[in-house]
Amino acid sequence: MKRSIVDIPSCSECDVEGNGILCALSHESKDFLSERKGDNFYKKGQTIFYEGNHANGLFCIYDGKVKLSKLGDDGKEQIVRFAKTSDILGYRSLLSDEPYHATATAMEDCHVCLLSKDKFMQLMEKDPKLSLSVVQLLSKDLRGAEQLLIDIAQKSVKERISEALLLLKNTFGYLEDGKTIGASMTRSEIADIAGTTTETTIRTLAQLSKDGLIELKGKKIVIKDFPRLVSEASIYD
Amino acid sequence: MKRSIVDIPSCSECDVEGNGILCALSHESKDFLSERKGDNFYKKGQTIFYEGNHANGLFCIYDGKVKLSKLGDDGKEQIVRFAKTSDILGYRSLLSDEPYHATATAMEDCHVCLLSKDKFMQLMEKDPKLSLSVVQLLSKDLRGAEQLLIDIAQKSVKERISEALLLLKNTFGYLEDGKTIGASMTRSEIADIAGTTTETTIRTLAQLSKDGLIELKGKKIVIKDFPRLVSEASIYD
DNA sequence: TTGATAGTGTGATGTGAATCATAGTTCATT
DNA sequence: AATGAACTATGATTCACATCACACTATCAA
Repeated sequence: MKRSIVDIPSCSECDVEGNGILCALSHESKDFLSERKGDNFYKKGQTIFYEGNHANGLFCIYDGKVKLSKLGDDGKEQIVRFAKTSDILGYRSLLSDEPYHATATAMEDCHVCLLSKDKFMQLMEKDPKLSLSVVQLLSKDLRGAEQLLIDIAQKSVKERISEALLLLKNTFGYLEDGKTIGASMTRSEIADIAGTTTETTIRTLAQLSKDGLIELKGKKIVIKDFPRLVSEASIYD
Repeated sequence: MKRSIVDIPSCSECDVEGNGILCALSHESKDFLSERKGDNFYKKGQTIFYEGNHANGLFCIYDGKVKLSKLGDDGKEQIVRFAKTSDILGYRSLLSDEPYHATATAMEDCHVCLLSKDKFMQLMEKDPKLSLSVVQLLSKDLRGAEQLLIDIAQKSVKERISEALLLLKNTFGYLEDGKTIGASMTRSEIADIAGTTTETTIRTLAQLSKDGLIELKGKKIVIKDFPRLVSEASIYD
């Protein structure tokens, strides 16, 4: 396993493009937070933390894509959220002093900073800007979870898979060509977003491809007809 | 429509049994918050606020039970959460300055206090105890939503309905007899929790009743065999 | 008290998607 | 370049649950 060499700066010098909640902090707050900051490299597929384990730090993604998933009682995986550059992970568990709610897995090679729990908690008290951001972030995540809940409860597999593709596009954007979804996922992972099986996902993607809404280039998925994909997903808001 | 007469005190004198996040505030904070407090009466079935509408105050339930639901694209209702005495409603929308995420409906006659948005927001900045409580509340709600998501995505209807009954019991407790679920819901509402249809809910409840796990007395549901109901719901945590 | 409305209950029928089975293909690692 | 593992693909079969259709019952307002 080759570790790619990247120089990760302190938060106050962090130059990533992204609008995570730490980015908007004052210079002083960033300096305070990044004292004794650690950083880790995770290879694609590696687990950053496991659902149920004790939380002891705050993760901030410097580079890479991460999926957050939970295991159902029968062991089937359900993806609940994604995270990318400048997003933070594990803050919920820190704040409520609970074990991690989900498992975080690197979808591609990742560099992740590890920030001190104590510093973060102190900053939460000192910097009202941060605590408000955290509240709004939680609120946004909750909204997303509730939306996903309704979708899975009420929509057909075809609608859910269309929506999963749109979710991927919204989260990770397009590649340089402006039409290929900027994240590669296996059919099985897409199934774990949409709450269906791998076989059904394969068939449904093939159908969407035959209908000309998307194009499948191996793991790369090209959105050929965005408006029709949106209407296929029955998104009206 | 007869309005039941209840004398609702200011927050600092509020004597409801319950452990909502406002209950733990200091006397001063409560006094501050309840200045120019309003209160409303909602008859069973009435809507307290609608999903999508602008938020302009914080609701705190003095008395009664409330369901929070969202509408799917096809108009089908999905219940996402419940609230009862001392719980607060609408805080998310205040904090992120967004429209209400869900519709709140009185499940029985309710008295609800209406607190000032400005006071609440000011208190959020002044009282770290409150902001931490809010964060933890959001975190708990998010956890609940994610759990419900997995359940609906992966469990059978029978498991989901069993779990819906347990959710009702956990939220509202038992009546005086110690075994009847302390909230009355129509079969259709139970279906809206479990993400299924009314007919299937009726059949499944009849099945659970025949198996001796529950007893149906009209809208009242008696839990006769709690352990087996838990195992039917496949809850292992 | 009555009529209307909302809720409960049951059978018959259809179907979307899971499951099972099997094979080809791509990918990573030595 | 080779070998095993992970992923993609496709057909056949099954089944849980939705849908439709109808009847009965409780509730509530006039």
